[in-house]
Amino acid sequence: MVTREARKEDKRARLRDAAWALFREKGFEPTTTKEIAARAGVASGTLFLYARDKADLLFLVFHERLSAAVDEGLRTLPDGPLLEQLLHLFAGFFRVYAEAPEVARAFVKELPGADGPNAQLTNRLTMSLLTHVSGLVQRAQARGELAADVPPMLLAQNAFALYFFALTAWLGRMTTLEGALDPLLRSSLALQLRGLSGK
Amino acid sequence: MVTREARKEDKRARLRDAAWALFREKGFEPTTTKEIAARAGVASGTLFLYARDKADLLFLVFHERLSAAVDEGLRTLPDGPLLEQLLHLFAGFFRVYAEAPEVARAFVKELPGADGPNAQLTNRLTMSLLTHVSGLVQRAQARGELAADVPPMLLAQNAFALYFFALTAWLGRMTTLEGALDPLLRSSLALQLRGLSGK
DNA sequence: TAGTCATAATGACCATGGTCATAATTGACA
DNA sequence: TGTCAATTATGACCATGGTCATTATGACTA
Repeated sequence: MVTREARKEDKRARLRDAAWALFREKGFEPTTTKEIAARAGVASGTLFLYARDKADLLFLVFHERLSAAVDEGLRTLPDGPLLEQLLHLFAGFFRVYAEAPEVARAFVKELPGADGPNAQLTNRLTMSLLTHVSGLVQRAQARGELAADVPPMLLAQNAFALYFFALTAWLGRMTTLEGALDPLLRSSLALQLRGLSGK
Repeated sequence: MVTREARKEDKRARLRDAAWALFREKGFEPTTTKEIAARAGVASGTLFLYARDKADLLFLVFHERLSAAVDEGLRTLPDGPLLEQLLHLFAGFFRVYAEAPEVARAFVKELPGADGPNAQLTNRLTMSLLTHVSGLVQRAQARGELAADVPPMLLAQNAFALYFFALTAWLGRMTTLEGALDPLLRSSLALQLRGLSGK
């Protein structure tokens, strides 16, 4: 038996896939909501039962991809200094965005003040990422790499802020993808970590 | 004699003032471009000769107010530690946004990848702010407050990134105005500056 | 002053995002 | 199986942002 919930979930998935395919093919702006609805096999109005507005589709799409990147990043986390672990994680996110920078730009634009239903998912994801990073900080403290009196969550926030700034600089075409990761983000994080060494 | 340039400048100013007044009264979204044009005394299409799109009006409006905040902040800069000087500057920006948080949210949303004609102005303003902050860093180094081998521009960027994150947290309703400035931004900047002390 | 041309202004027009009254579907319960 | 309230879907419709062919303006020259 196919439950209501399952049907809804199926439609949500179809809309997500249709949106992602079209955004990739034609970009965010040029894609119309009616095209997406048609491709997903639903009526034009139905789309708005699954996303509050067009922008909310971006959260639907990126939530899935970014969750995967978090999982993958944590799974393949290297041993070694905190700086390298952070870069490893963030590099994974950059790869997600690099699949479609145009669409990523639209997504990042919507991040400040995001409050649609799907945006909530992304916010929760960010929170959980911060918690994980905070955990990495604590591990670095445990192995004596980092001063024990650094508030882990605060450092996690700062690291995230620097990551977000580098991301914005890249998407704003102020640097290349590689440049954003390597000179920019690496040196930013290094400067933040400088002087926080253990003992 | 009234030159063409003067007429254009006058229209630009009228559009800017009309936009600001209406955005304050009704918010960004609910204000229509035709209302703004009418209030400025121009035809609906004329507006788009002065702003590439509705969002570009935000840059027209905020460029003026943020420039003033930069000037004022630098003019009244306190003596004392770098941390206090940075907070003084950033507090000025928060005050600008606090005049109309709803509109500020729309503005900040448009910042990533801003490329309209008026957006250029704002980008230049950010660059000049970074240069000024970099100057403050150098002065702190000169007075021995900060290690001499810290790259000034890099620290300026990091400080700005932390400011931007705090701003986003406030506009995203994750903290109050005071909370964004005092526990959040202050402790972020303090953590960044920790361990960079001179000598 | 009349003539000419680049620049600026206009507003009818169009495509699209989003709404909402109506219709269809579902499944709990008898 | 039949009933019916609740949930879900539909697409005609509307308001708005943005375009563009047309018109107006004004700075020149002769």
